[in-house]
Amino acid sequence: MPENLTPMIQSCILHFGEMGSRWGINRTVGQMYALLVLSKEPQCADDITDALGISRSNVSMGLKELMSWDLVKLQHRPGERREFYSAPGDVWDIAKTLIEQRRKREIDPTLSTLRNLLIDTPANDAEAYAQQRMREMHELIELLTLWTQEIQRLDSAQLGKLLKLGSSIGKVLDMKDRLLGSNKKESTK
Amino acid sequence: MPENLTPMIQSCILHFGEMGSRWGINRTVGQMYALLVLSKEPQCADDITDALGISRSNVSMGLKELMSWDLVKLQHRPGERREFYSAPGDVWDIAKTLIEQRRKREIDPTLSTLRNLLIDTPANDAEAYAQQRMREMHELIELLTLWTQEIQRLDSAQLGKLLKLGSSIGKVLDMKDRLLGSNKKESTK
DNA sequence: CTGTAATTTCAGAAAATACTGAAAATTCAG
DNA sequence: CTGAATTTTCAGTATTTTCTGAAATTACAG
Repeated sequence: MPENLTPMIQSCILHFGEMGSRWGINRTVGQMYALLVLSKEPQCADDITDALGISRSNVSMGLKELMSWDLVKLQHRPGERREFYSAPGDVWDIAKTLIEQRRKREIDPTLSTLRNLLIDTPANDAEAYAQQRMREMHELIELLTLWTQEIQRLDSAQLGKLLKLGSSIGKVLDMKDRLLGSNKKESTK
Repeated sequence: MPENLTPMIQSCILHFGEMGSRWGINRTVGQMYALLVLSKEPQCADDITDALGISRSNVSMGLKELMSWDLVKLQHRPGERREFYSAPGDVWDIAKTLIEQRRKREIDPTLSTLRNLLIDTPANDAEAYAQQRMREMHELIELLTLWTQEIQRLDSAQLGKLLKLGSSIGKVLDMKDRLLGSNKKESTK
């Protein structure tokens, strides 16, 4: 990356490139996205090429990937041939998209695979045990997914307030404890 | 995988191998762990070698990796040279470990990188903007981390009850809404 | 101790992934 | 339409990651 970026911005981009590569997103795509997030102005493909010092075609493929994740917005400028790309202005929107996409691509297929494997009657002890574990996994993944879906409903304003509440996050979960304590009321509904 | 496993168990192992590779865990390590999770009896290295049809040395490295993630328990049998490996019996324990380790390895370093980059005063407009985004990222990641830490406090029994509550998960978050609506009470505490 | 059963290490091979440049395709101002 | 500006595609190359077999190390039953 032999380029025009300030060291501060460069460090951040490098870090997220690294992180991306640990999460199944390739390094360069991670860097590209970090660049877009940190840039006020929408960037065109050549801007990215210059900033990161990678080939034009690589940028093209990376943008395609980011589009497929629905992580970038595309802007036409009147009387301009080029397209400009930008990331959502709100980091929570970005996170929600990431969670959502990740769910579609990994969680849903996993749940469906597990369900399919749970249909058959076990042929022996080993299978019976394995199925039990699969059932537990399915249950757990479904539960965690439900939770994150609830949280995803929040808009960033609500999330902001929640943040201000600080440690009273614990309070919210205390409520839950109360629910857990006497959950009889639920069944009468 | 030309081996002794039943098709059902094999499918599950293959699926989690695939998933692992999308999450920065290599395919074989993912398969190895799936095998351990699905097996009632602890397995020795050669069992794994046979079941997955990979080299003994690969198994050794994979187990080392799984140990470093603290995902496997090791058992000595009296009068036996070999070691036997197993996964925790409770899937929620497994998930908690995964979350925990992931946090240590990726989230914490990211937060610390961001904090470091936020110390310096911005040299120009671009940096000022970038820092603002970094601040938002830091805030969001910290918030989400706090939440997951709260959830991690639950033991599997509590989680089980929570699951039984089904859709009333939404209720818990309604509580939160009430908090958000009038959070004046908080400040008087 | 000793010998053997087991594990770990590691250099190099194999496989998978990422990247590039050149060529093809697309888009739109004129 | 035309053609210049821009983007996309893709075959080949480079890089990274994973896997293996052989050798070195370790652990312990006897």
